[in-house]
Amino acid sequence: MSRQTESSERRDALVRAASQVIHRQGYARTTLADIAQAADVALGSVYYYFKAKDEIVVAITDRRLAHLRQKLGDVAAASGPQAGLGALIQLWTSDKEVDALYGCPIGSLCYELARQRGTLGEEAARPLRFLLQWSEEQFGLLGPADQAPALALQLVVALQGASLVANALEDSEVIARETDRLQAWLGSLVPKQPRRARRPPAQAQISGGR
Amino acid sequence: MSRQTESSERRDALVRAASQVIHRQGYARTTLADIAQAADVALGSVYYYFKAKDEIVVAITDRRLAHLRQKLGDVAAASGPQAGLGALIQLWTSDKEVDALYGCPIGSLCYELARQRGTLGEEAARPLRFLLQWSEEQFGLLGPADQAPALALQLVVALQGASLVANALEDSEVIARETDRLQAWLGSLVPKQPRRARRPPAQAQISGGR
DNA sequence: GTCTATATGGAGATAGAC
DNA sequence: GTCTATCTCCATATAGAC
Repeated sequence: MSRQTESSERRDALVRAASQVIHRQGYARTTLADIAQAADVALGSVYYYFKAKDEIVVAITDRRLAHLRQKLGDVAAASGPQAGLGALIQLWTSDKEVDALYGCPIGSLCYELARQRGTLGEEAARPLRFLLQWSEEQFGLLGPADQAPALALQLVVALQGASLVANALEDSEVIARETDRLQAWLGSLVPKQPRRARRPPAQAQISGGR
Repeated sequence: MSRQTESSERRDALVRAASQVIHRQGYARTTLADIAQAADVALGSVYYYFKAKDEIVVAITDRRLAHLRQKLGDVAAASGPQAGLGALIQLWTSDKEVDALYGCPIGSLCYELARQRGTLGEEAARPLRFLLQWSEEQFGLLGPADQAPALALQLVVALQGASLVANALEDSEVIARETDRLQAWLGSLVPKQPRRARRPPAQAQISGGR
């Protein structure tokens, strides 16, 4: 369970709306009125669920973290680390059009809030930290443990960089090319205990929506 | 020459100040009063040089473009494409501490302004487009022309991703590790006409300050 | 050209009825 | 719990003296 202390239909609607609107417009340019309107709620009602604007960020990161944990955890548990990492890359492939328009929802929020004073930056970075840590675990299961941190970093850096460049160039092909390359790279890594069959495990198809 | 139509001491001071303050705080959170103060100029005077806030972004990107063209052009002209690309990577190594604190000045501005309506996003993306285009030219001089776009994309994506992740984690080691890897990768690329000497050309040392 | 003073609008946050 | 109305502050931009 997350740090979310209260839960309700209305609150969930607000968090969903906030997540989407902030992804599209950025945190600074998004007003509470924007969020309230997107969630079909009066402006004043927002303050019943959130003490202040920055508290909504916590709810958004909680939500995103939970989604990532679930989706990636499911694939990895069912099909192993290589398939899990492939599913992570596939997330970017699936979302390439949206990310080319608005950037990676996780990375763009990190970049915008990191320079803010206070703890908002730390908060926004939590999903990114999770991706790094989780990837490191998977690479550790896949090959030599001492190489896992470097491989995980390489992967997450490439995914984040691809989203940023694709967004700047308004070209989803940037993400397509990078994720193709990363899948090939992942497939080329030697598993811990090589089996006879050389073909990599079937790629789990998981839909987007981080 | 850039698109800069007017030039003066005062104007330059304002652009320098704006470039630094916006890098540290982000565009949205930076007020014209912040910029005026950093440049030791009265708030009202800013409007003598710039019609509106977003016009300052054009001046900043002009400035950054000119710097990149000059620095990278010099190295490439003197020592060739491989040294030039090495110098590009070295830029990130040199600025790793600042970038870990505030992100890449180019990439973070792209990410913040891409989602703005209007042409500000396009404007902010110009330095990034230049880096991609210039890298592609260098890779084209270095090896098979058909591989140049992919290699250039890989390089710029990694540099941008490294800055974003380093900033989110507040850890300049992320950039150090990625630039080390990229230098090794660059050195491993086979030159167009292989010489006897296997050692890569000496890395040109160029200081930071994009 | 440079300044101070100020108009204007917008956004976060609150008050209080229902 | 949800709403409307409003307070308050602050940032962009302008006016106009020097």
